[in-house]
Amino acid sequence: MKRTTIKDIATIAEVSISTVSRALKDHPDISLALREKIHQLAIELNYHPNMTAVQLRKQKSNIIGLIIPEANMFFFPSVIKGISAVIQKSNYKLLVLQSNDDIQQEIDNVRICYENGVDGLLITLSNQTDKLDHLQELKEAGIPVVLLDKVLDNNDFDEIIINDSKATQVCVEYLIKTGCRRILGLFGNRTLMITSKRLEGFNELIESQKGLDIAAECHFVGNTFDAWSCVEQVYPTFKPDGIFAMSDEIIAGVIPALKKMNVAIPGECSVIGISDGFLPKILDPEVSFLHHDGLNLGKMAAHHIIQKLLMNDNTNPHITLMLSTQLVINDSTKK
Amino acid sequence: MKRTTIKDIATIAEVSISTVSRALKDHPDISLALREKIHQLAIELNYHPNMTAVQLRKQKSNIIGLIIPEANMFFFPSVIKGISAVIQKSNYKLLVLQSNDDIQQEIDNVRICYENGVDGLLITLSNQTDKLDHLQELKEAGIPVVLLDKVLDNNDFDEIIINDSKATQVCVEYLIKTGCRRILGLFGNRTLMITSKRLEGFNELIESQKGLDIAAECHFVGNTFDAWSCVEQVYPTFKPDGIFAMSDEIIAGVIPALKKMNVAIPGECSVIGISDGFLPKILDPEVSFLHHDGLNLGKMAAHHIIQKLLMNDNTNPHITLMLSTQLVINDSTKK
DNA sequence: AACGTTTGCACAAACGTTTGCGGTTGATAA
DNA sequence: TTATCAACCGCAAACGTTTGTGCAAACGTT
Repeated sequence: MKRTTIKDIATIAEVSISTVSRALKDHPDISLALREKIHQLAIELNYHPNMTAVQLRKQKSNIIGLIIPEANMFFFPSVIKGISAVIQKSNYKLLVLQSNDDIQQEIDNVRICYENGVDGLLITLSNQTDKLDHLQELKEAGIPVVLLDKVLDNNDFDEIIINDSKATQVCVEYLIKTGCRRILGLFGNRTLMITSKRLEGFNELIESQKGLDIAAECHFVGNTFDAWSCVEQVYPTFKPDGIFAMSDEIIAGVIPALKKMNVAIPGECSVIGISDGFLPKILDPEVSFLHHDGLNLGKMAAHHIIQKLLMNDNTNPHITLMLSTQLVINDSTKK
Repeated sequence: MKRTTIKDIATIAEVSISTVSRALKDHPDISLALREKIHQLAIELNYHPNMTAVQLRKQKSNIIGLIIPEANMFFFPSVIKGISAVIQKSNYKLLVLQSNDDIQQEIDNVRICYENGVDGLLITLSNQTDKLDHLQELKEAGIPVVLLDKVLDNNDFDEIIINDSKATQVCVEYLIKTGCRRILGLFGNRTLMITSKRLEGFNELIESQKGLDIAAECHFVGNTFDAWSCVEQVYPTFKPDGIFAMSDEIIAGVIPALKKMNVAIPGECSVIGISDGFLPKILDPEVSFLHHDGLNLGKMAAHHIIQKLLMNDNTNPHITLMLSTQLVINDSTKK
């Protein structure tokens, strides 16, 4: 069963193809009567435009590419939700690709986006990414690229991030303010800019409080269960009285680990982290966190790139949008 | 900066367009020397095929559509991951759309898929969907559609599901076997087939055990926090000694609610659910669950539809693939 | 030497749209 | 009556590919 084309309508209505095309988009050149007749016909024949042909002709796809490391439980679902919410109100579509934190897959995905003619690209870099050469091609082709959350220092692409260093400092500062003196910092993959920024913030803050004689230790873990076993290993020897976890994924490992060891939270050890906000609520005790709002990030990203597409401004120097964050204090820290 | 086309290569190499096209795919009609020269040229000019044009010409897109209710934290990330894993090894791409459990958005999304010429569609129906008319169009156009997890009774489309009724019975049976006699069942949106099947299983099992004088009560909740407040409301009056939660989303509400009320798990009340497997691990106590493996579901779905696309078999009567499940007993239930 | 076969490439149509331009009406103004 | 001008519609090119067919030259066979 072939789908009906504009040509089919044309033959039936006994007008030309171009007339049908114009009629369907209510071009004033076509008489009202004919316009209505053709609209009617289109409905009867169940006509739907072939977007592939439209894309080819118009040289734009109305597709926005989204490349993320992994659609894991944390953060990215919120981000996708935010992007989708905005995009669905426009006439853009979202092409979602996963790099699985693999640089080659990321490069492949960028190529796929390019070949399929995306009008714009949103990308959260993989762990392994340390340069942006693969994005230059898009830039040269006039396709706007916006970096999300996990970025690299650069002067070419807009980015939407939080102040990672500051966010970390706010958390650790709170730990110290509530009496913690032996602080364990748990971070993700250390090659990531997001990790190094947060680590930087961590170290700076510890440094700035040297007067208080604070002991600090940092570890880098790959996922929830890495974090879990790291805590099991480190806790008995280092005996921290405060733990900072830089992400939901890590928080999800820290709490169970401490509880398995019967460590009282926050009695013996406080826990604080950077989080999207859902996980802390369902853990026991409820975890204090700095709210890094994925939903909002997604919305901003979508708005920003749609804006750029409308403006067609790919010439400006790059912009960094810094999301605001908020500290939420719950029961996993002292008051 | 315009992207280089096959035509550009042709002019430079001083051959025809068709020759370039054939050379690039190593057609034997073209001499080896010329093939190599053109390949070389393609690399130098940084040529990438315009898939839009390819799609139009070949009348296929190599795009598989995926429509899900919501990319929330639970289950769907696993499903997407599974699908992606398989699809990335093929030369298909995934167009992900969200219906947000809204029938109109679902219909729109199906239309978007159709207009963009997806070769196949994977869809998990929304809460509100009660007929499949919007999918018929695809079927008539020869586009294979596979229903995932949340389905409707039908004879037209392949489906990949678990035995929902049986899964529920296994859970509830375990509760009863370990001594529970007052059982609270928590379910999702009741209009959903997946809910009614699980509810059906629940009721049948309770019925079959009438000799044991079991009290049962069912409630329907929309999300995690609904489940939470439902438990807070129902527990004091009904005083269940066993709770069955039909999804991760609900489990995530049940455990915190019970703990806030200082109910001992499983001492005073056992908890069991149907889960993707991650959440139970990070909760305290670790929750017993029937493993409904989203990753595997995704992989199977992708394999199945790719298979269908290769076979081009859209004529067969529909197939139901039933995933196997496994009961995992942890600390939230008695032994 | 005459024929058939292979090799290696070009031509042109087609996929379904959009859109600049040109052409045909009929009405209005000069 | 003729020039002017809307109003309304058709022609054809273009977007970047793929692919059936045609055709010349080179080769092999008697």
